Amino acid sequence: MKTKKKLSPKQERMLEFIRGFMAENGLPPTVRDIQYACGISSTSVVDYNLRLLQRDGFLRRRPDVARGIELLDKEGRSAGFLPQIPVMGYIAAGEPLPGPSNDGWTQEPIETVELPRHMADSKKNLYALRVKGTSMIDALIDDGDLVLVEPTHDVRNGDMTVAWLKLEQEATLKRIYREGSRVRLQPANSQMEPIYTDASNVETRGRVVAVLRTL
Amino acid sequence: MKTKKKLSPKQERMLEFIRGFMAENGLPPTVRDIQYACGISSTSVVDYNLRLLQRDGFLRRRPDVARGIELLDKEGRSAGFLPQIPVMGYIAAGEPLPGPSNDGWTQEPIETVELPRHMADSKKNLYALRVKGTSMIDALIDDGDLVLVEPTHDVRNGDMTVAWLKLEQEATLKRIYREGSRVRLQPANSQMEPIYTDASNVETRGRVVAVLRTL
DNA sequence: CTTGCCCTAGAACATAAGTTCAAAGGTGAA
DNA sequence: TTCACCTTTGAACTTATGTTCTAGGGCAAG
Repeated sequence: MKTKKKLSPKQERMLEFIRGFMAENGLPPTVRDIQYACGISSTSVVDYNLRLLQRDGFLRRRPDVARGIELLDKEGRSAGFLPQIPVMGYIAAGEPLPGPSNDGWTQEPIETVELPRHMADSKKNLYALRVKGTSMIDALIDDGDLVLVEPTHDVRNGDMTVAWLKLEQEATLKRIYREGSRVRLQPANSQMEPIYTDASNVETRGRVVAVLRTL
Repeated sequence: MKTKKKLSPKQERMLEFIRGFMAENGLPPTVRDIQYACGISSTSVVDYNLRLLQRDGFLRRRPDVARGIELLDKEGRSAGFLPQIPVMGYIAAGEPLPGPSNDGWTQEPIETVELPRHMADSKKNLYALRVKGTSMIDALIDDGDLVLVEPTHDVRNGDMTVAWLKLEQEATLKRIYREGSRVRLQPANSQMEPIYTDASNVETRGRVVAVLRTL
């Protein structure tokens, strides 16, 4: 997407500075920070141009709030801090691993990651699991990959799901297919056999919405 | 990693609030924001506990700066804003695509993404490309995935690289193998043939360091 | 009990930082 | 020129916000 509106050189410079300042300092600049950095003679000029930038949708200002500048991206969403996604543990993609408590991964996260905004969506309460094993290799998920999970019980046939086997007290990462009163948990690895079990024995803990891999 | 030091319930709550506030509002809270949110009776109590939290390495404070709180992660690094990584265009993982200018992807990014900090490393000047085609399918990279590229000429045999074919004026994503004066560009797809070309015709534009996929 | 230490109170203070105003300068259209 | 309209100035004003101070409460060790 191109620039949504032509800006004066001064406004370009201000935006550029604000972005840099936030990346460097972790908080928005003050009006006077902008003034000095951009060589502007008066705070009122900064205020004036901030007003214009706000009018044109590049940022939002909170009245009477120190450093109350919020940058907006092209879609008008806030470009501020990212949610920290907890990595709640390991998920067996090979043999099922004993899952922690009966209530999912309610304990301490083993680490946390920040996510690209287009993956995050703070409303969804995502969490992450690190994959052990290669049962999902044909779905392009490798051992060590991080899978992002949206906790929901509303999964459809074929969705990649975190499945909790009640009897076995184990969790596993598989594609799910409901077949009558039975459930088929299908690994994406041609060398592995699906797991069949009674529908009442399976609790879907979530659906995989993204994959991250560091080489 | 466990908690690096035991905190009072009040301090736990303060940290929790600060994190939430920053994620929600895009800037750090004021002392009084913390006071009201955590039901603390006096700003001086907040100040006192902030001092302790700083002493114990959970945050840093900038003196005399409004909202000058900076959260630190377990490694003591700033947990502030993330670098915006530009997505410079598409990379052919099937047939080579005509690459843009002769100087790599120097034009406008088609979009930008924010990255998990452990992937980012602001020093490395990373950029991203969106994958077209399925030539790297066996390397678990699918059509539509986002590959993170570290711009470097220092690539080793077998590295997944962004290769620029000078004669053809095309760029492609392949594993690279130098074989004498010749170079083999190997797709990770058993149904595709490698590309052989003279070493002088290949310029390595970078090395893939991470993969992101949204389902 | 007394002492020391950690924590809490409440207020006051100092200043960082957003906002406003009246006047003037620039510029292009009519 | 004259008239709009946008932009700049410099200063003053208001208040949001960090900081400091003094006093006191709670509690465990001695």
